[in-house]
Amino acid sequence: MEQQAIDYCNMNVKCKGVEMSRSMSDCGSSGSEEEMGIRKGPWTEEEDTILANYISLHGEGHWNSLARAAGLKRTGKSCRLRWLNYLRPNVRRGNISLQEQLLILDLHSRWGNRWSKIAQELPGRTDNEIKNYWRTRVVKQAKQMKCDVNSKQFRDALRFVWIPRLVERIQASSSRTASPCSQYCSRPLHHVESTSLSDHSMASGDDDTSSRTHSTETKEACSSGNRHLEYLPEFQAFEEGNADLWTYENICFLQQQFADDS
DNA sequence: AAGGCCTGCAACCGCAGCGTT
DNA sequence: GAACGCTGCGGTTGCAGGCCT
Repeated sequence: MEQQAIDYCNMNVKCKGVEMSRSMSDCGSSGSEEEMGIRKGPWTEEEDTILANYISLHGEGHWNSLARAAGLKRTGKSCRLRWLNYLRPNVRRGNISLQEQLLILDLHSRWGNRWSKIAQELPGRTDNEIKNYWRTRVVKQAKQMKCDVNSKQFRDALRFVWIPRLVERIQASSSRTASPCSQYCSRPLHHVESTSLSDHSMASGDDDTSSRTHSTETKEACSSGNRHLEYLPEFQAFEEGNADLWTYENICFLQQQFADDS
C-alpha cells in the first residue's frame, strides 16, 4: 500500500505518449459548477496524485465524500471515473490484443452493449476502453459495409469471417511465440469457442475436445470443399478491411460459401 | 509549411437501480 | 412508500495528435 502511494507520487500522467495539456483555462466549466468551485475537463498531475494517495490510504468508495475529504474540486463521479479508468494499479494500457478482440466480439454477441460486464472478463481493461474499441473499430467496420452493427448481415460477417480469422491469427502467433492463446484472456479460448456465437464452426466446449487446435476448427469453418475461402478476394478484403470490397454482395457471397459447406 | 480532416481516447452527461432515512 | 443521495452504466462529446492534401 505504501509502495503504491510512492508510485503514484512519481507517476507521470501521459496521454498518447505526450504530456497532457495542463491549462486550467482549457478545462471548460459550466457556470453554476464553476461558482461552486467544481472543476471539469482533463485531470492535472497534481489531482491524480492527490486522488491516488488518498485512495491508497483510505480505500475507494463513497466517492462524493472522498472528493471532499481529499480536497479535490471534482465531483465524486469524476473521481470514480478517473480512478477506475486510469489510476487503478492494474489498469492495462496499450493496444487490444487479438485474444482480447476475440473475447470482446464473442461476449458482445451474447451480452450486447453490457460494457462493464464484458470488461469483467478482460482483466485490466475498462468498460470505457472496450466501448471505445467497439465504436472506433467494429462500428466503423459496419459503416464501411453500409450496414447496421446489429444487423444479421453484420453479425454473420463477424461470426463467419472476422472471428474465425482472428482465431487463426491467434493460433499462428501463438505457434510462433509458443505462448498460450489465453495469455491475455481471463479464460482459455476453448471456453470462448463454446459460446452461442460459435455454434457454427467452433462448437466444442468440454475439455475432452479442447485439444483440437483452433486452426483446425478455423479451417473447417473457412474451407469450402476443395476451395479455401482465404484465397477469395472477398475474404482478403475482409481481412484487410478493404472498404471497397466489403460490399453487401460480398458478404452475402461469403455467407453463401459457408452455407454451402454446412 | 500550413490548414483541414480524421481518429482515438479521456471525460462528461443523463438515467436507472439500489440503499437509507 | 416517498424522497433523497450515491453508485454504476451506457451514450455522447470534446480535444489532441496524426494524417492528408
